[in-house]
Amino acid sequence: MARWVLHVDLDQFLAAVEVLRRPELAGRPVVVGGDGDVTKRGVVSTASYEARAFGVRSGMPLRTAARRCPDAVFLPVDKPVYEVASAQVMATLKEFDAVVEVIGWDEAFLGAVTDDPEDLARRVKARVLAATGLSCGVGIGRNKLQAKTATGFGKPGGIVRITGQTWFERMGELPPDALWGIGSRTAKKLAEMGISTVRMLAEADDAVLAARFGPTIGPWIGRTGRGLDPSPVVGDPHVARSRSREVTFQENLTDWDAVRQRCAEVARLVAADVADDGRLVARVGVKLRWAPFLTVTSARKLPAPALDAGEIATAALGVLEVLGERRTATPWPDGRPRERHVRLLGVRAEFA
DNA sequence: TCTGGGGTCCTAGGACCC
DNA sequence: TCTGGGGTCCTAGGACCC
Repeated sequence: MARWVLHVDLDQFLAAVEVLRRPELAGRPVVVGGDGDVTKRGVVSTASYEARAFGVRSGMPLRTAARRCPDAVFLPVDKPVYEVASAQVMATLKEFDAVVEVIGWDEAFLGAVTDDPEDLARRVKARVLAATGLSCGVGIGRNKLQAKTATGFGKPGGIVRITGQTWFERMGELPPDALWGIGSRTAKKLAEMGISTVRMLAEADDAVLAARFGPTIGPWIGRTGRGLDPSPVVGDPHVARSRSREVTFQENLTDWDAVRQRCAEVARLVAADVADDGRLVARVGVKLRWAPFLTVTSARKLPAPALDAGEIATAALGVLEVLGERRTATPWPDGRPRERHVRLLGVRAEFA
């Protein structure tokens, strides 16, 4: 018997849940995002495979998606419904003799001891489908990185195994940002160092990576290139570090008093979330996005951990003023000074 | 008519202390 | 007038993920 990691990933999760409750949508391009109004600011959360065929992708502005696929059905994000569906899936996974680590609405790792991980994967797929009507893919590996990577090669709905033996034949010639945890910024820096493939990254000197990316991230990037991942599958319930709310305004706010007022409102929403959690807040942060798209953040430790909504709102307003005072000092790309307008406002509470 | 919302973790640098 | 080394706490922001 050997230790294996399975990565379970639901196919087009949000779109699939919408099709489940509206079967007449099956086979049609479905796009879930924002409040479903393509004339408003918002992005695609999930596109069905039919919509993806038109070039619609997650993260794409809804307007762009509507241009690419005008006949798609555009639906608003209905969070409570997806949370229920997700909980059903995760409860189903926990029926298996495995450690289950939930990493999102539509993804989980299973740590299991078995001689036939493919058989386990087939049973997981079948039981999830029977219990929820949802289809999933399963990646198999000796660690979480290999399993997560494998899932990507089987989409949609496949079962793929990657181990140390097959890591380089699948990943070796791909660019580093094909790796989980390495994005475009890091890939660009790696390219500047002459590292343009996963294999080259795997062969890079840890000391060189540490000098460029820091003592923790540097060696971690190297390990990732080699397909190594010592992190265990953790079944404990996740304990949130923070709670936040943010809002993008349909029209930028031009009046600072209006910004203050919205900040107080958002802070009270966060305070209500935090009150549900029943945990004390140690720090309060504010995020501002100046138009056109420049994001700044600031945070402040509370004098003492608190739960009171008024205290959280007062702290948020204090932090907001710090950002506001910097507003005229924030240069524009063209160097011409003028008033900054506010596109987004967010408030975050960090737990003690 | 560009570019959501909710998270996590790490780094760098300054303040401050011994 | 010059100026060590280590440690901790704090803030701003970078990067990435779903």
